[in-house]
Amino acid sequence: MSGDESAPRSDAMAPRQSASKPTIRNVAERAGVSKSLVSLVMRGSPHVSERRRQAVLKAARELGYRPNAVARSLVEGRTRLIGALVADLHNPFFAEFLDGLQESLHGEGLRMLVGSGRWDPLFEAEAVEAFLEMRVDGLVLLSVVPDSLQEAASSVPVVLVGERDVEGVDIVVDDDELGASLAVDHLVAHGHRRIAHIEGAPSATARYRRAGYEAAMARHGLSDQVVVEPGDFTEDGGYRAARALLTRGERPTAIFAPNDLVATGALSATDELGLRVPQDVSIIGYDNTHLAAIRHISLTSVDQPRRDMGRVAASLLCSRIEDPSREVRQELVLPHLVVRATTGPVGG
Amino acid sequence: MSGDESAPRSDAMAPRQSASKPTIRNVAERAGVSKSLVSLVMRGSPHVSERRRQAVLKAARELGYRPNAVARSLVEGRTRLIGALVADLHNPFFAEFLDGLQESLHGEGLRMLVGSGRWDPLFEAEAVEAFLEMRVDGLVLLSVVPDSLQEAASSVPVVLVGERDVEGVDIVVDDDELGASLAVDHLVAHGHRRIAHIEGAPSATARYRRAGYEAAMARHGLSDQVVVEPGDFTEDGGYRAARALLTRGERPTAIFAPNDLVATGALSATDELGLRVPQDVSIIGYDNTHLAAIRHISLTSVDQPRRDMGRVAASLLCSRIEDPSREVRQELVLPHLVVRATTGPVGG
DNA sequence: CAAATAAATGCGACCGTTACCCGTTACCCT
DNA sequence: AGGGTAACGGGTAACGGTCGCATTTATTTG
Repeated sequence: MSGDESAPRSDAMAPRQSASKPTIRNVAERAGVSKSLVSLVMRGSPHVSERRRQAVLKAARELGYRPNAVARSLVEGRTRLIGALVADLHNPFFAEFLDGLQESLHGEGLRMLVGSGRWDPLFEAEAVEAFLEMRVDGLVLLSVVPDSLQEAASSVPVVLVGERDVEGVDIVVDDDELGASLAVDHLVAHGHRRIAHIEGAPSATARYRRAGYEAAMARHGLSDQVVVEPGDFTEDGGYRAARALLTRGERPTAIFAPNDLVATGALSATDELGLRVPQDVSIIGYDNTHLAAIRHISLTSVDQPRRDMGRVAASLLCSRIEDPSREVRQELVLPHLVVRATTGPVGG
Repeated sequence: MSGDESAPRSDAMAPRQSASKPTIRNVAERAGVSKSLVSLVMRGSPHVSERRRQAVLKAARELGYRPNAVARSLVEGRTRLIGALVADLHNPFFAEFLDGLQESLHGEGLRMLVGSGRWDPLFEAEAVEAFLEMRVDGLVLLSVVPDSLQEAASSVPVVLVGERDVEGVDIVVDDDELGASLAVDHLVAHGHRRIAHIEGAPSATARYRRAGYEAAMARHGLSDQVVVEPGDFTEDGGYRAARALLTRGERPTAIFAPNDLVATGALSATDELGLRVPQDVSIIGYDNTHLAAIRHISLTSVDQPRRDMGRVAASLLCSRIEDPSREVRQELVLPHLVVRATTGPVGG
């Protein structure tokens, strides 16, 4: 008990800074320097003497100072934030893509904000608007083409993922035609001829996968065997479509599904009909999500290099940020086939 | 070069506003009003005449004006942003929780930023730090307890999800003991006695689920039948643990897994050992993720009300934001059982 | 040792908003 | 006619930083 506590000297008079967060000014005051110097130290400038740097760092530590990114963004005119909008967070494909994106952005000193459009165009437009108001430095749109796209693209760099045939923005897509072709080639190599395709919900992706399927069939002289069953991207859709395909005359010996979820639906249909996989019917999915990897499913699937796609999207974005006027690019990434237990020689 | 003044002065001197984004001043100028009025209109103040409001809105539209959230946040001292940090985006449980959270936050005029900790404590701490620098108004930590938690909690409201026994922060958890009990009761009702449990990776969640399992077994007078196999939360872990359980003497007739992924791993093990589900062995998961709902898996599982949890987290956060000093709360949400095809009477 | 040069630091104008205050106008109501 | 009120203009002070430039201090040079 020294007399310390009885002497509320300058402390009591000082502006309360314990309640609200300490600012650069508080740090400067405490370290006995100007706020400019604190700013320099915080940004790691080399033009600061070691003595002052330590003093500033010490003061900052003691005060629990944290630079205010809001204020910094305002004066710098940029936020170092990238908005990523996905149709929904549940799709494992999106999650892995976001991982790749985040990783690459991190290397560039950028941070990623994730928004979910929840398959609702209104919600998507609103999310884009919010990102724009936040003054993100760039936007990555995944399986989402909000009506406000053009407007957004005019005020900030935008990269579109998984869509095509959209003008004026950078795009990164999987080569769906090639992917479909890989699937068909694999099945043909196993002696399959009656290979049916379930088509995904109307979208560029579904269109290109179907086109790739048809082209590959034609290349193998199997154009007359082409069967396309309409469907969507859900498990239930896959179940229904597969049921329809397998209960008609001339049952196909193989089914190429537009994604893994649909393929698992098809798997359920074969279960129910008492058909063995792959002996009676081979099934092949697309995306190679974690679903496909589950042993109990063990689905042969076309893998999209999601992480690569994330990386490519990041690099497109960065290059456009530094040169907003460069011509638009469309980057195609290459899929490959992952063979598991749902495909095999025809007849087992 | 004295001819300078002959240059097209007014143009060259005028501030460029076509290049950079229009500000509130430009709008005011164009609408022929003061910037204060524009500010009022933008914030939807009722003290503005309809005529002026329309004029301002029109000018804003023509200019493509978008309020600058950065500047607004700076002066208001808050961002209306909530940071949500999840261990990884792949876990479907997290995705659904985030949906519920986003929905509720949206109703409060708050926006959600998602960050991924990627199971790396360093990355998690960094993400928290970034959120704090961004001056988020609140933080939701999901299956993540960064070392920096205490520091974070002292500078911003924090809600913890899926963890317990952490002091000084609001918490929302599923009643894991009850969930485990539901699973055991269901199995006992089907005549099972030798019910084994695979334990998840060390965590509060795994601990409570195990405790619930043991308590329920005791309640049914089956304490001597308790078998706990160590494991983790992965599919592979489930596969290995189930294999071990099913190849020992005194094979259990039912397995209670700590989550759905582990349950699917167990399913693979039964496949491989030629055991039928549920005739030879019943399997029950936890979380009721979309995995469980897939027909081909059709897993009986304990459902956590994820959306409710998101909602509760949002409400905890909001109430703490408006009263930072209120006492901490721990909200328990109630799980329920979803019966599917992997459980049935013992012996078929 | 003074002068020149370089390095370290302080000063103050911004960035785009909000939130005041005060003065002015126009209109409405007894 | 007078007084109250709602709508608006214009000004100014924040908010917490960054950055160019002026100023001080340290170091080298002739």
